[in-house]
Amino acid sequence: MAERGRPKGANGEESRALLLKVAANEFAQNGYHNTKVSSIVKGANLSQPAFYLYFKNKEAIFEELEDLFHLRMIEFTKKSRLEPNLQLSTLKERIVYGLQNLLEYLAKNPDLTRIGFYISTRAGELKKQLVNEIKENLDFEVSLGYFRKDVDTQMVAESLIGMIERLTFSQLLSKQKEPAQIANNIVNLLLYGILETQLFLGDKNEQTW
Amino acid sequence: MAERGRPKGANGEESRALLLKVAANEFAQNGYHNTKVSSIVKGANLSQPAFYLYFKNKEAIFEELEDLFHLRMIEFTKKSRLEPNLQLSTLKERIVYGLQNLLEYLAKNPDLTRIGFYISTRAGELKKQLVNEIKENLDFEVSLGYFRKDVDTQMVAESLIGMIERLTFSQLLSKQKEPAQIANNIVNLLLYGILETQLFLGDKNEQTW
Amino acid sequence: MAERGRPKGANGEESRALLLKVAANEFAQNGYHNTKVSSIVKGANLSQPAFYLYFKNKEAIFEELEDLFHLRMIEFTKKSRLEPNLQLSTLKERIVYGLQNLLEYLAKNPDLTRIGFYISTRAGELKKQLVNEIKENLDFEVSLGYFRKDVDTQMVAESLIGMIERLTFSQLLSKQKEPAQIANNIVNLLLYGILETQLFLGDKNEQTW
Amino acid sequence: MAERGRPKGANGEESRALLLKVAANEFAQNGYHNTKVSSIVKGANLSQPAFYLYFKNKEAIFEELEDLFHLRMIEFTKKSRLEPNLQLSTLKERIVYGLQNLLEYLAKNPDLTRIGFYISTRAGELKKQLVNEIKENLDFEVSLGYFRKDVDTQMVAESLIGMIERLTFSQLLSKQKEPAQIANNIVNLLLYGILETQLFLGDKNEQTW
DNA sequence: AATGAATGAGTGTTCATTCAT
DNA sequence: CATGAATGAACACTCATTCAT
Repeated sequence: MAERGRPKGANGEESRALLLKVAANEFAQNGYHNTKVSSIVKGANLSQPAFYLYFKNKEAIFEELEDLFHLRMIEFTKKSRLEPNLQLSTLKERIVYGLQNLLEYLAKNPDLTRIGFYISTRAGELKKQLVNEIKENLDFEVSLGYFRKDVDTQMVAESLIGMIERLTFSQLLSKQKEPAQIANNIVNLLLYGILETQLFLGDKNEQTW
Repeated sequence: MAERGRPKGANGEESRALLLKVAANEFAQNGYHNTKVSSIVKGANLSQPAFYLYFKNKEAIFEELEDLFHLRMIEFTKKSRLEPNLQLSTLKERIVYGLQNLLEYLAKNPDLTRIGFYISTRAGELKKQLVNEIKENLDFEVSLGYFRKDVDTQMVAESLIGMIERLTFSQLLSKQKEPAQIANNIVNLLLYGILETQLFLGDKNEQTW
Repeated sequence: MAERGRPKGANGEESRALLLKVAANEFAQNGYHNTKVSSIVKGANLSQPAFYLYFKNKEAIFEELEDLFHLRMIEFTKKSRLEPNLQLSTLKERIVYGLQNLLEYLAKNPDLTRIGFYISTRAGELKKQLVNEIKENLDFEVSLGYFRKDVDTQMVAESLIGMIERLTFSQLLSKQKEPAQIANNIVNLLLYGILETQLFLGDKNEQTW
Repeated sequence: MAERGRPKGANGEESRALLLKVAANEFAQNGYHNTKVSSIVKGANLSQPAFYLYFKNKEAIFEELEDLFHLRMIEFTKKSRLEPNLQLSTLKERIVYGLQNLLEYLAKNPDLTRIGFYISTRAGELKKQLVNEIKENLDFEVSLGYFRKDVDTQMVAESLIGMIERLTFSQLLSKQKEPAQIANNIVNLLLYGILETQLFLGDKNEQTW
């Protein structure tokens, strides 16, 4: 008899998970206020009271989704710090690798991503944390001699987050580009800039950050 | 004594402008749904029906603010295309100049900026337009030989918008840095990247975008 | 054209007063929980939002009614303290007078009375206050030589409140007896007791309170 | 080891009794509407369906508690009728005895008392019955010559119930006074009144109930 | 004897919007 | 130009009660 014939969610955990999934989708699509509890439960084939069996209220389920994303993001960022004694080729590889991992997670969890990056009122807070984490990594990596000593690591970290955010939305979630491509592009841009090398070589002393 | 005898906002245009100003602030602070018509009119010392004298509904006043920002942004972007025959130093100057102008506008209109960049549901659409505009500029500029031919101008344009957006929020609106500083930072990063030059020179053939 | 033709409550104060009146009746009849905001507004020919124009919420309108009664009761009690140098006949008259006044107020405000005495969760608190007030009056009056020195004034005060409460409900609000009658009965009982005088006279030393 | 292997309340009667006990407490503390079936079963360590194994619904368990109290009260009142040929001292003793018994029961069953006297919507009905019973007793006792023929026995009965009710709540259940004390106080007040005897003797013809 | 899971029916409250003046 | 008064339409949330096991 397996699953069929069983009341929809005889297993409470399943119902809960389903609600979370549906809610993530609705929130991602319509935002917090335009997502009604009634439509979440409808999507999960449950009644309204069932919702309150598993979540204190509408805010609570949203926060649970926020937190989930939050935690993952922090994890990814922590893992991205570079080790000493890398060569340029490995260095790039390593950076791309970390970034690609992150982007792959985002691509696999588009709803959560949209919520965590754009819809959550705590998105700003999250990004600030990510920036801080990245800045520390960068400071360390500058000290390792990987990057110029004259860069403002705070600004670079902010820029990186801005790029990730934007490209995630416009290229990744819309499936225009693969995580690997995006990661490569970001890293190349960040490492080398876009200036035509000839101009650069003939004029490089000029830059003052 | 100008106003003598006349009720507070007897001048319709004044009332309208005041409503717009208050609304911008409320929307920027609290978002669309958490901004109530009742609180807008309270902030403008008017009654609720007065609101509907000047705006069709809540959506309309929001859209008016959105559009205002939208138009300015497009303008700024159009003005930023580079002319031919620039030297590196001038080139940078020119880019920084355009960017700084834009950032100065954003800094002067923080509410509008927040609305247009973060709160408007059409923010995505706006950014897409800006990206397109910038991409076209870049393509042109690449053809002028200013930038590498191997860069993906779409990605660069997206990245630039992402950086602007992020730094606007975290550095500009929070008054951590001046428009000029931010513009300089962005341009340097974009033009030169962050790679330690030694590594770069010894390894430059490797890059494949 | 006067009142007719005017939208139901063009005068806000009227609407508010009407709501209070209807609410008092509903609360008195059905208790707090069985009184729905919907039925209050129906009784006042208003819509539900109108209710919230005048009262913060259901609790607030109930508390306003509670407080109204509360204040009146305290007033009546304060006014009932006896002056010195009264003769028995005047003494009784005076006590009856105060009590009758109180009962007349209760009779004229049956809804408020039911709310304040039986429905309010703060009824206990109110009665305690009234008891205290009465006890102090009694202590003073005992010192004037009006009443026996061996009575426990606290107990008498409690008893008096108990009698008033009970007779209000069973005789006054049900219109079985007039305020004057009830006041007289209470006073006689309280002053003289019910014991057959013969027994009393022949045995009066026995009492030990 | 009695309970070994058996689920918590394997004995149905025990579960039922427990539910009744918990319910009595909750109802007494919070009233009917603020007592939730969910909190009753929680207090009894049972599930919600278990509740409906023993009681038809929430109303039924409440009524059962009401009835329990109701019956006891009627019993006590019936037993309190006085026999003929008592002397004053014995008379008082007898009255006090009956009253004390009643109060002792109330003191031992505070939850039931609160429910039956204050919370039950049938409290009014019960009190009316008690009053009737007492009035009949009084009529009989007046005919025996114990009490004045000019007292309104209905009013006295109502007053007595009012006093019992009030003192039960304020002195007995709050453990300020013992049943015996309260009984004595009530009886003394009822029999002799509070008037200073000198005034009384010099003026006693005046009373007209 | 007992329960995990679920729901029908309601209820207070909010908000954008409008009518009559 | 302006408002006091009012409302339609929704929505989150609660609670007693029941089904299937």
